[in-house]
Amino acid sequence: MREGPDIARIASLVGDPARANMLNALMGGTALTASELALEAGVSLPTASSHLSKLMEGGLLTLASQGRHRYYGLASAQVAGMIEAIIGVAEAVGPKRVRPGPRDAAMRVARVCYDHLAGEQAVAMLDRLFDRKLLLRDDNEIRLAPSGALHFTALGIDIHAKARRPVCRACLDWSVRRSHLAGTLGAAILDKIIAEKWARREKDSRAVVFSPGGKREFEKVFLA
Amino acid sequence: MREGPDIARIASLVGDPARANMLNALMGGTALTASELALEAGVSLPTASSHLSKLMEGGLLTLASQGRHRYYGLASAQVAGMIEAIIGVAEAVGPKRVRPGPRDAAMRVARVCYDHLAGEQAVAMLDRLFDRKLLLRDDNEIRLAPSGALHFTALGIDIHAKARRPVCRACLDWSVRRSHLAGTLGAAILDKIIAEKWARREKDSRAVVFSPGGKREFEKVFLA
DNA sequence: CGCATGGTTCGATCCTTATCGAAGCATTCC
DNA sequence: GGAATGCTTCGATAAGGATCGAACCATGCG
Repeated sequence: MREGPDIARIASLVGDPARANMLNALMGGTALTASELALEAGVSLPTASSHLSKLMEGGLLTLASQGRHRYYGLASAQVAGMIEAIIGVAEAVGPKRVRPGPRDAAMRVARVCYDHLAGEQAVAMLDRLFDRKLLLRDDNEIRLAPSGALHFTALGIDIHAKARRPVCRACLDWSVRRSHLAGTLGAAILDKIIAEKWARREKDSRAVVFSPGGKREFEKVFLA
Repeated sequence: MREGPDIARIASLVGDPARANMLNALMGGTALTASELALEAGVSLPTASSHLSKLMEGGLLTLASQGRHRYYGLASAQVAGMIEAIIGVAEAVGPKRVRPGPRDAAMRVARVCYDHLAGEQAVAMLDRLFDRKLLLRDDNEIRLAPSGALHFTALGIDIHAKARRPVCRACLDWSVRRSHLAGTLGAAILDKIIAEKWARREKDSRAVVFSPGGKREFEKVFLA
């Protein structure tokens, strides 16, 4: 009998297979409708609806109504980070597959985490941004350096925060076990990578695969 | 119906109130016996035993048998990190207490996370260690710089890894949302803080409170 | 206005799992 | 060896919650 935040409540929300599949699907970053999520989870529509209302009540999802469509998405990058952490443990503990399939390898290199890039490339990128002093680790957060602001606007990335969401935020990477860049800037960079066609998203997966030329471009801009 | 790591399995292990309380208690870093954990969780001994075997089977705990005592502890810093992440979401989502109690404030400043220090002090410390180039963010991990090895041995901290456990590792802080230092070095630093009596552990809590003099000493050594 | 589509609510069923008392092992102490 | 302690297993009970079909709301289209 303890006080404190109700961690069992949150964990049990993720602890149901149907809900876990839904959350996993939403880690791709795109909001999905109830029927899509039902399909993803392998349950009937009423069942999915019930799960979704529980996830909403638990504060893990946000809902955007557009006409007769209702799009569900992860509530925050923090929730995404938690799910990444759980995935990490499940990976470590689970049946160590003898040979990680090609898709897994691709996921380790680069993948989508909610709305930003994760994986080795993303971690390396954050390191370089620190090295180049475009970002600064401030006391409580990652901050954009003045030179960084110039740099990113020159790249056509709008770094003016619109909502209350922070521009930069650290997000722990489950494969590398170090932080990569989240926040609006992280999201904007992923947008650019896709828009420039440096990489494309693997269908029905979170993996992001760079084209040979795209990889060179990306590395020139962000890993130089 | 998806492939991949069984995240629901892991989350559902944490999702039971009794088990969550046990894990929470183990976040203090000290291994506990089944009866202590039963008390902590508010369940009978048989019930606790059943939960513990499930947590063991799930790979979340380790067991050390000593005579007729059996000590349960968290399996890894990764598991501790996952629990921190869940706590973070539960905090954010939960009933925002109008006024965070004094103990909560103390927890935010400094607390034990598994076997190392967490909280604002810990995050600030890691930042300074990077700034002073005692630690280096390598591609895939935090590494000890040559100067750092000298520095820590001079402080009487043994940084020679004994087990397979890494010397340095990042662990995401739920209150600050940035990484602090885990691994054997993180554990050794916490040991030193306690051994030097710079701080003491709050009873029945994860909070770590520095004495005025101890705080000065700590800051002189690690935040200079 | 009526119909089709996307989604939620209701009610009943079924299964999982948490729980505890009692009994059973194992280890240590006398 | 016997008694005591720490813990686990067994068996029975009970409660929670996941599931689906059917009925019910809401939005958009013709």
